[in-house]
Amino acid sequence: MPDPFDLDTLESQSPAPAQAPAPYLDGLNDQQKAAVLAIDGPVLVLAGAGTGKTRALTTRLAHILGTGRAWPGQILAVTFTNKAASEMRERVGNLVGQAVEGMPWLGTFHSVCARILRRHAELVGLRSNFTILDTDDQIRLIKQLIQAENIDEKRWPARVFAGVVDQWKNKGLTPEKLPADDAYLFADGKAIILYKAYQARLRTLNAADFGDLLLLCLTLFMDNPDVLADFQRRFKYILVDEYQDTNVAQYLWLRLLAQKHQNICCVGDDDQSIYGWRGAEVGNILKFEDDFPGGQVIRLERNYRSTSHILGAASGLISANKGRLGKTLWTEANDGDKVSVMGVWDGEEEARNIGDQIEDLKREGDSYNEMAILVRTGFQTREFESRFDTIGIPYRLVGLQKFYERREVRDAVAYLRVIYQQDDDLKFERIFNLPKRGLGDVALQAVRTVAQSKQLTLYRAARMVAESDELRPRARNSLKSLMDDFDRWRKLLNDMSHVELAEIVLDESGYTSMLQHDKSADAPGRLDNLQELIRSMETFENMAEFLEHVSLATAGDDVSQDDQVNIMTLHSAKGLEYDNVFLPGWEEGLFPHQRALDEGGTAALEEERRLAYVGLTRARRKAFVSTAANRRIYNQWQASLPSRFIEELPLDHVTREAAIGLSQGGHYQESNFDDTESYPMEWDQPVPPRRTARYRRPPTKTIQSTADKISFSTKSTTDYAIGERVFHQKFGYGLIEDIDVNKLEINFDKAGTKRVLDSFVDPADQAGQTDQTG
DNA sequence: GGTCCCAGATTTTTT
DNA sequence: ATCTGGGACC
Repeated sequence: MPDPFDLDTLESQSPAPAQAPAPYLDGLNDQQKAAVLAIDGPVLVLAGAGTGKTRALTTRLAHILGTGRAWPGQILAVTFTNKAASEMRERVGNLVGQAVEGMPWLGTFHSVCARILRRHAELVGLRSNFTILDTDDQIRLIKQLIQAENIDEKRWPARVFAGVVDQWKNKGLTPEKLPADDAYLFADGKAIILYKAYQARLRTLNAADFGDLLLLCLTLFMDNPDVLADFQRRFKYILVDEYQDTNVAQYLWLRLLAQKHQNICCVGDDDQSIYGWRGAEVGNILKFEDDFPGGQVIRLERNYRSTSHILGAASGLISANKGRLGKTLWTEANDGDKVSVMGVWDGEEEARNIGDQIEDLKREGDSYNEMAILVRTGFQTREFESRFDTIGIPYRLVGLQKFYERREVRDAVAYLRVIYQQDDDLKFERIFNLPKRGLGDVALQAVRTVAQSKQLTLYRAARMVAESDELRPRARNSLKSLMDDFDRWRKLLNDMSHVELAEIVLDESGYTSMLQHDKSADAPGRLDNLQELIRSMETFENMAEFLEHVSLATAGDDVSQDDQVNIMTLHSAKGLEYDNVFLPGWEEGLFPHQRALDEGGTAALEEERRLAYVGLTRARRKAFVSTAANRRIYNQWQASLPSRFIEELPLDHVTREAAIGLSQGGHYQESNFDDTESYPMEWDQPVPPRRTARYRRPPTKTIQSTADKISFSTKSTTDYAIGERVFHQKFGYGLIEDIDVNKLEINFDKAGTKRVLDSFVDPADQAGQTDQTG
C-alpha cells in the first residue's frame, strides 16, 4: 500500500474496487441510503435537524473506503469545528477500523489549510514553521500599526479593524483585490494602507492569522496551478459538513479543489444557518445546483429526534422565512407534550420558574444532563447561575469561556512557544515582563530598537541588549537572567518530555508563584487551569504537536461526568440535543436581538428565526419557551414585549400559561394571553409581584407607555417630548433637544449637550422622587 | 516602573 | 454591574 502521505506515489491511482457486502447500510432509511450511495458527481444533502445526518455522512465515508473507491489519503473531509472533526473521525473509525488513521485530510477547514500551507509555505512568503496568530495577538499587532500610522486609536479601535480584516479575508479579498471603497471602512480611507502594512508585518513575523490560513491557501492554489493540480488529482472525494456555514473564501477553495473529480458532497441545512454575521453565506447552499450543474439534491426529512408537537412548532416557525430550499420534516414519533410557552414577570421569576420545572423533571426521573437552557446572549446565564447556586441545582456552562483563551493558559503557552520557537516575537513580547521582572516600556523599547535596526528577532535583540550597557544595571541583570533561563529551558527540550518541561518553566519563571501570591478571588482557579493545561499536554506526543493543537483549537472539550444541567447560548447548542430544553428570554429586542432588528434588515431577522428553530429542534421530548415582561439590561429596567417568534408558533402545538407571579394579583388576564388578537400580553397595573433589595427601580413608567400598544414594534418609545425639561443624576437639569427612540439629546445647563437613555432622566418637576425605591 | 482610578463599553463564535 | 484599558500620579 502506498504511503498515503506522499503525493507523488499516489497520483490518480486507486485501490482495486472490491465488491464487499454492505452491512453498514442496514437500518438506514431510503433517503439516507441515497446519500451514502450517490458517490459520483456533485451531491447536496439537505439534512434537516435530527434526521441522522452524521450517521449518513460517516457511513458514506465508510462506503467509499470499504468499496475501495479511494485510499483514506484521497478523501478530503472538512468540518468547522474540531469537535465535529473528531466526532467524525471516531464514528468512521467505528465503521472501518484502522483505515481512518490514514485520513490525514479529515479536519477543520483551518487545520487542513494549515497542513497544506506548511508544505508549500515558501510559495506564499512564509516558512513552513510559521506561527498561527490568535485574535489576541492579532489585535496587539494591529494596535502597533495603528499607532505607527498616527491614527487616533480611540476613534478607530484595533479590534474593529481586526473585524474588518476578517470580513475581507472571509470574502477572499487580498489587499490587491480590495475594492477602493472599502478603504473607507476604517480610518477615513487608510484602511488599505493598514491592511497592506498588516499583511507585510505578518510575513515578517513568519505568521498567519486565522483568515490567512484560508486566504493564503487560496492564493497558493491560484498562483501555482501545478500545486493546485496535485491536490485536485489527489482528492477524489470531497465531503463538506455544515455547508450552510461556509464563507466565500471557503466556497472558492472548495470549488477549486472539486474541479477535477467533481465528487463533492456538501451536507447542510439552510434552516440552520446562524453564522451570517461572521461571513457565512447561505447563498452558497442556495445556489448549489447552479454551481455544480447536474448535481443531485438529496433531502433527509425523517426526523428521529423530537416529538411531533415539537417538530410541528419548529416547522411552523421556520415557515415564516422566505428564500428557503424547503424541506418537510416528518416523524413517526408520538405527539408528546405541546411546547410550553410561559409568561413571567421578570428574569428573576423566569429563573425561579425554570429551576422549579427542572426539579420536577428530576424528581420524575430525568437526569440533569438531559436538560439544557439555551439563551440568546451570554449575560442571560447570570440569572440562572445565581438561582441554581441558591437552590443547589448543579449546572455547567458550556462553551462560554474557552480554555485556551484564558489568560493564564495563553501566558503559559507563550512561554512554551518562545522556548520551542524563539523567533515568535509576539509571544516573546507577551511574557517579556510577566511575571513582573522590572522590564517595562523602556527595556522593551530598547530591545525593539535594536531588533529593528539590526533586523533581528526580538529574542536575539534581547540577548544583545542584555550583554550591552543599553539598560540600567538592574534591568540589564533581569533581562540577562531571563535570557539565560530561556537558553537553559531550550536545552531541556531534548532531555525531557514536554510535560515535565512545562512544569519546570511555569515554576522557574515565577509564573506559578505569582499566582500563588495573588490574593484575588480567581487566582486559585487560574492555578487549576494551569494544572489542567499540564494534564492535557500528556495527550500529545511532543511539544510541536501540542503547540499546533493549541493554535487551532479552542476547546478543553472534557465534558465532566457529573449530572449537571447544561447552560449555553443558542449558537453553541447547534448540533446538540437534549430531552428537555428551556428557551428563556423570548422577547422583542432580546430575541430577536435588537441589533439584528436595527441593522440587519430582513436577512438578520430571518437568521434570528433560524436560531429559534435551532433552539426548538434541540429538544427530544419537552420544550419550554418563556418570555418576561420586564428585563434588566446593563442595570436598566426595560419593559419588553413577547417575541414575535412566540406568535409564530402554531397554536396547535403550544400551550400558553402565565407564571404565578403574573396571574396571582389579578393584573394579568390569562384570556388575553390565549387570544392572538390581543397580543402582546397586557396587564392593568404594572405592579411587580414583590420587591427585593435588588429591585431598585420598578419599570413603572415604560410599562404604561407600551401597554396600550397592540402591534409589535421593534423599539420601545419614550414618553418624553422635545423641549421638555428633565433632571439627570449626574448632569443635572437640562432641556431635551432631540429624541431618537429612547435616546435623548439633552442640552444640560451645566454639562452641555449629551446623549443619554431616557431611563436615566426624570421629568424636572419630579426630580428626586422616583429613585431609591425599595 | 508600578499602582490606582476613571471612563467607556457590553450579541451571537470558530478557527 | 462589571470588566477592561489607558492615563495620571506616586
